[in-house]
Amino acid sequence: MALITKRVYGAEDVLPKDSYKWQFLENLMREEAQSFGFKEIRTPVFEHTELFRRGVGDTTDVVQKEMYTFDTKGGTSITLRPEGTAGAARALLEHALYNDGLPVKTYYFVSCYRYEKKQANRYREFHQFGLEAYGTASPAADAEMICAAQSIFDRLYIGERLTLELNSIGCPDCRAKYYEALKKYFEGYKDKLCDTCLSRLERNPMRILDCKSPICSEIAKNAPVVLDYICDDCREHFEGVKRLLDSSGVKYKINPRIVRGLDYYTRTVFEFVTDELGAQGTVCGGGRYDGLIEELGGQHMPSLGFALGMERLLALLDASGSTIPDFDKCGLYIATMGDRAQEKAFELVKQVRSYSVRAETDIVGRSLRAQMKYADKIGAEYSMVLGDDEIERNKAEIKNMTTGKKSEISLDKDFGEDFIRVKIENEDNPGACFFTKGK
RNA sequence: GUGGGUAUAGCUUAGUUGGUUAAAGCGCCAGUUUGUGGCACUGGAGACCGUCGGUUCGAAUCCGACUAUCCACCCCA
Repeated sequence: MALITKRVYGAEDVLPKDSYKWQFLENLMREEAQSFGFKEIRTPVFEHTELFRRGVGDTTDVVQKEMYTFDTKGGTSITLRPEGTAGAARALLEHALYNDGLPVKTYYFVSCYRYEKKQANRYREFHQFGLEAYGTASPAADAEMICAAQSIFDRLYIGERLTLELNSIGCPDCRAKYYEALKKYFEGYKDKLCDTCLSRLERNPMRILDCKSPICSEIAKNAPVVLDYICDDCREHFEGVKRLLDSSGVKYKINPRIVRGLDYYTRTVFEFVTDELGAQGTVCGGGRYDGLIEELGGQHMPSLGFALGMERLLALLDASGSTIPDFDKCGLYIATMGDRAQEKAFELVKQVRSYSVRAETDIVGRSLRAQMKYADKIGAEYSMVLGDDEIERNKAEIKNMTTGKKSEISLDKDFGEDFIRVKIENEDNPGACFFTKGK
């Protein structure tokens, strides 16, 4: 296929037939975030490269090999955001949002870019919804964050299909001790570990725990567990998080192997995972990043958040067989015969549209029969035929396309209002407006 | 970056051991006597069989390379 009609590798189009699904999810998430007191923040797709190097971490795969980085004509290095947190944190500092009172609670929808090999449910351009809270060290904030995510999944009836995996990786102090213990342990198996794990041994030994190689994971089974190395404060914090989750009825599974791939995480880390999406089972991931703001040059400001993958969530909803309501349904289609009718139809659809109801009339010049076929094809709830007779009488019949029932309606100034009234009175399938769960 | 699979209309596919104008279903467009959709019927548009090269009298079919795509490793949302 010619290059100009081929999308870039790893990028996806959202087609007209599917866009309502995104809109539905976005609306639901906005409502949910706002009900928890979060406000939207919108930041640029690109940032100075240095922001991600410092924020996400120089040793991470994301920074080392997955960033879309380029120089501007002026010579500054710019990077397309690989995640949403760094930009939000930057904006918090740049605009001193913390002066408006703490905590600062934000949510975002972002497109992210990572130069990776494409795979099922992993793309080079992907979309995240995220929540962030800055300026609170309390375990209550961790619990609230997790509750917010859970709440979104529950509203979509997929709470049961996802497992919340929870861990604490401690503060930098406990982590240093843990790293030592890990290194000591894995050094005993130096001759057996895979090559990547050998390099991890120096850089980031925790990542070995994640290794999928059978040999490494076998060795890792008996490796020291981070939870045995965290300090009293971190332990107490973790207990506090669990206590609040318990009392909120949020189920979780402690998984000491969850380590997260971004350097900024401290203490609480969590993932919502599923086994229904192939190899990319993490739908939502997050945790606490108490050191991030300082790392970016701000004051000490304990913070936390999560990011939720929109493509993966959509894929999971598809897999679960849920139906998302399509609010784009056509309320009224007016079939016309002749120029006078067309003029009148333009006037009438305008009135209906003023009630935010979709109304259409012929713009192709089709025969009456073909117009009716079209009305049927687009799923119009009502149709109306407009010709010289109707215009003479100033009255027409609107037909319910599902039941076939016809009602008379006058074509005067109140047409829009009258139509809405008839539509509501005859509403026989209100269920179509609601999200329905799958299997 | 490393593996493996797959490439035929918009979509899903058929195409027999290489043999004339590449087939079907769905979808799309039009029509089935002048003013009413779904069903049915008729017709139409739409494919240089991923690309380039090779073998052959002859290639969608065999071989090679390239490209695209899917899946997995890795990583993560």
